Amino acid sequence: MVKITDVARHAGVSPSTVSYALSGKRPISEETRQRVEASIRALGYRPHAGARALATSRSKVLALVVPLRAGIHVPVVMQFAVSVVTTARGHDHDVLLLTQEEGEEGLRRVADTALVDALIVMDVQLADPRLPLLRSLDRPSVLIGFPAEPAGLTCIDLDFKAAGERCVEHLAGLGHRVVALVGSPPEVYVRQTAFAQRVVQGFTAAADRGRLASSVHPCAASPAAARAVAEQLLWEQPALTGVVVHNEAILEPLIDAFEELGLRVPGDLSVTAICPDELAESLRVPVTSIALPSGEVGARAVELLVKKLGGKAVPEATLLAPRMTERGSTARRAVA
Amino acid sequence: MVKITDVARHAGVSPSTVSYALSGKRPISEETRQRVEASIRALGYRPHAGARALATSRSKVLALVVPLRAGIHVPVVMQFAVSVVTTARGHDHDVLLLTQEEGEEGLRRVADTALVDALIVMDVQLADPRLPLLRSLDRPSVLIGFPAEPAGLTCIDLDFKAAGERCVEHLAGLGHRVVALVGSPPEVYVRQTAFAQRVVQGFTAAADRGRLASSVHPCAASPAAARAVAEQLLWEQPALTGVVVHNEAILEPLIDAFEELGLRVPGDLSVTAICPDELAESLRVPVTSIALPSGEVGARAVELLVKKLGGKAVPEATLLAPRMTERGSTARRAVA
DNA sequence: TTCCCCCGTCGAAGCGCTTCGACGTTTCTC
DNA sequence: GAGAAACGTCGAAGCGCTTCGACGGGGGAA
Repeated sequence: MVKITDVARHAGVSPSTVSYALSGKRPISEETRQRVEASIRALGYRPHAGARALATSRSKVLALVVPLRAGIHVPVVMQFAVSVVTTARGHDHDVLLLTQEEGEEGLRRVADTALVDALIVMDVQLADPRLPLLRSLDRPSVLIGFPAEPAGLTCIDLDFKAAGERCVEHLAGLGHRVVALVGSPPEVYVRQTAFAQRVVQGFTAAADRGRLASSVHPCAASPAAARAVAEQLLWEQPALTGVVVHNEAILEPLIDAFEELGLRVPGDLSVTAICPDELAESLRVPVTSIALPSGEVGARAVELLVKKLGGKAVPEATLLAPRMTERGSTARRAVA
Repeated sequence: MVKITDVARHAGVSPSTVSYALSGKRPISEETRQRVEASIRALGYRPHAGARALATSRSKVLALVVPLRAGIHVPVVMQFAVSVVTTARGHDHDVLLLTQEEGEEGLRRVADTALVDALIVMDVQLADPRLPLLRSLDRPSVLIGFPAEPAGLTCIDLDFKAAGERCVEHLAGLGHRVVALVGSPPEVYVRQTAFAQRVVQGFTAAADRGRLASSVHPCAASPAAARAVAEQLLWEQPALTGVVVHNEAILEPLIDAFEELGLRVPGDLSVTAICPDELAESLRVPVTSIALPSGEVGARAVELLVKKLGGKAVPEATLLAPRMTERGSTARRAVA
């Protein structure tokens, strides 16, 4: 292994000069710098990460904790991870991958051993057991999603409330007067993340504001459940013409069910969703949707973290404004 | 930060004794060890990863390079990554996540800076540009998949040739005499990984051996392409009763197409696939399939790497035997 | 009893890097 | 033209850990 003293000898300077030439933390004459750089290239020198981490107490590594729990939409997680890695590299950092499974002990371990400088935690629960730990850690962190008590933590996510509102407003703008929200599986509403509730809040608020008739239906992640909800909706709200779907797994089966029940999309029924763009695009009937911008969230999370590492203040809460893409699944209400 | 000297002072011993008590590399009296461990707990001591890496020239971190290329089945990659992380943790290692995008420079960087001790490279191409680099690196690596010239490298993958054979034998055993392979998109066969070719080899060899009539059809990853292949098959091989599918994206559309063309699965047509179990299970018609055992491959890859790091010799090639799970999509050939 | 060896522990060196203080040399500033 | 300030470089210390050699004490072999 070639080390800094080798470079120094080769270039005829002291090791500290090499270090300064590299970091630019002190002025070095142009000529010396050139010579040092030439030696570095000639010898193929790379600073030893561990030594540097020891001397600077900065590892230039970020931890990323990914969820494993069933019901998580895998492509979203992957896209998120890739964008975190890419953005981190752009800021000269690497990414250590941890699984949820490791739990609090895992977080404490990588933080306390100084393996990582900072942490990104996905899939945050309302009352996440990791919150006190994250608050007490001496390294900064960013949470994806909002817990019930976000004070003292940096959180980022799509503004799900606004997303719910936006969907209703879109439908209202097309003349729809009776709408329904088909949401996440029931258990999500009780135990999990806050985003499901926020969608409901936004949906309901916007419907009330616009004086639309509305209803909310949790729905399990199976085609059968989708079918059941479709039938129930037709029975309970015969005048229904607009549906908002916030449940990746049943988006397609639900549309199929509606069509089998004789409702054309978007002819008889307009459908909008909150889901990844790729999903909305890939369906038989491309769906007008609010994007789940996992890539952007990942990039922004890294940027927040890097700022914190740089000693700058960052907002505690970052809500990404929803962006809607119109596709073929919504239309102006047919006047009967 | 609490360091080893703090523990030493607290326990009334020297730092080296603490180190030996922890590593067990020299005998330490039971009583002293107890005292040291008590101090460690009392102070919450964690060895500094960078310092340890510097002293031992071992970071206890593995690099995992994940593919980004389109056409990769994302859940498979994710499952693989999770199993790598889990297994690595079981061997007291962590995992650094790199994207294909970083290329050779990225590999060189993490290896030469001693950020990682070893590398796992997924999605290996037949003539992968990273091969010479991996051979020259001073750290061990394991490739997922087999390049054209695997000599000097450690590779692991499902035995795709055996998988192709196994599918044919299964169909032959059920009395089928005319079979077809619907494979990966055409471009895969020219530029990409070797596994596609190996399936073809196994399929063809087994068909010839069993004197079955057979044909091979690459197929693009779109429902339309699936439909086209289905029609073509019926036209060209009217006596066709057995199909092997090696293409995740079109498995479902292809079955749909067959049924729309009047062929019941498995009544008129038996279908087997080489794909992840979750996919095979989740279809409307659960498909008899050879599993793509990404979890197992990941775990085995880590174990190979750990062995190499321990100085033990490992086989250059590891081929995982195919495992078939029978589901509802194959049946004995109806005797007309 | 003597010698040797092993056990248990300590002190010091060293891993490769950064950074602080110091010092000679220029370059301004008034 | 003298003092101050800035420049460019060096040497040494230190980051926290492991490990090598050394050493005193106790037990076994002779």
